[in-house]
Amino acid sequence: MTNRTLGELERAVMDAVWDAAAPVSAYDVQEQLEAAGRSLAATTLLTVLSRLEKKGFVAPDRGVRPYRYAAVASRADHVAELMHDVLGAAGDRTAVLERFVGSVSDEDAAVLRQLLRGGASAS
Amino acid sequence: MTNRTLGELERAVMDAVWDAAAPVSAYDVQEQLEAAGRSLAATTLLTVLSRLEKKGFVAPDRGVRPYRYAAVASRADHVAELMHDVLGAAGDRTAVLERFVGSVSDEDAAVLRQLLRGGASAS
DNA sequence: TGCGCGTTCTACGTGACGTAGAACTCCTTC
DNA sequence: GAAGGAGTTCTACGTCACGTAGAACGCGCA
Repeated sequence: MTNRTLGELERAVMDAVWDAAAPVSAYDVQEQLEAAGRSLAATTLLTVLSRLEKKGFVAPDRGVRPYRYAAVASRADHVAELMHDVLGAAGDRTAVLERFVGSVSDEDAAVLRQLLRGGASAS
Repeated sequence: MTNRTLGELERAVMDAVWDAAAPVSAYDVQEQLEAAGRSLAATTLLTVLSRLEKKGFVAPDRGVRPYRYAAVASRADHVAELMHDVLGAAGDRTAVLERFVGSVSDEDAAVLRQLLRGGASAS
């Protein structure tokens, strides 16, 4: 039901939603993509936004007429969740983390170290 | 071309391949799935294995006749790579790592700390 | 040299996704 | 209160990946 995967256009639309400071209408997204060299019918964006809503990625504000869609989770949250999904699908988490850490850049490793310094309890 | 995503059956087959100690034939996989309550024609597994080979997930040993397929990368490597892919698709890596670390279990956090203590291995 | 076992080819149904026209709804305006 | 129009939902179609498997083909052994 809650399909975690996004298609190519769906991802592009989510990027537009995430990049925007405030909730966006389908027309805003349309302009955004237009500027990026991709011309699409407004209905196409409406459809995609609807699907994204059904998937739980965005929520519309039906108060104003051209509905404004906002992302339910931040991009960072979404990506982090994806990482967890992937990790969870694995059998040996430790082995995976080993490989993962073993191949992150030095900067990422530094960031991780910093983040882990804080303390274990959190949630 | 190198499609990173796997379908449901493809994943099941990869699991069988990963779980096996030695390279497996399509018939081995068939038995495995049969035991798991999933009856499929041998050709189906052959097809799936072929697709997995085309995707670069497995490599067959054509020396013996019922070809034996072995995973190109370990499950841990694969999953770790997936995590990197996901992370790479994000804009703000730090923000993602923050969310990620903020929601891992205590055990995972401990594992990460341990792994990061060793020192950054060359990338 | 013919019979099988095993592999590749070919194919079809389904579902997701990109894409967009058609139909419908509801507010605004005269 | 009816007409018009902006905006949204419905419906639809093409494509592609995948699950699934029969048909055709090839090679080694009896």
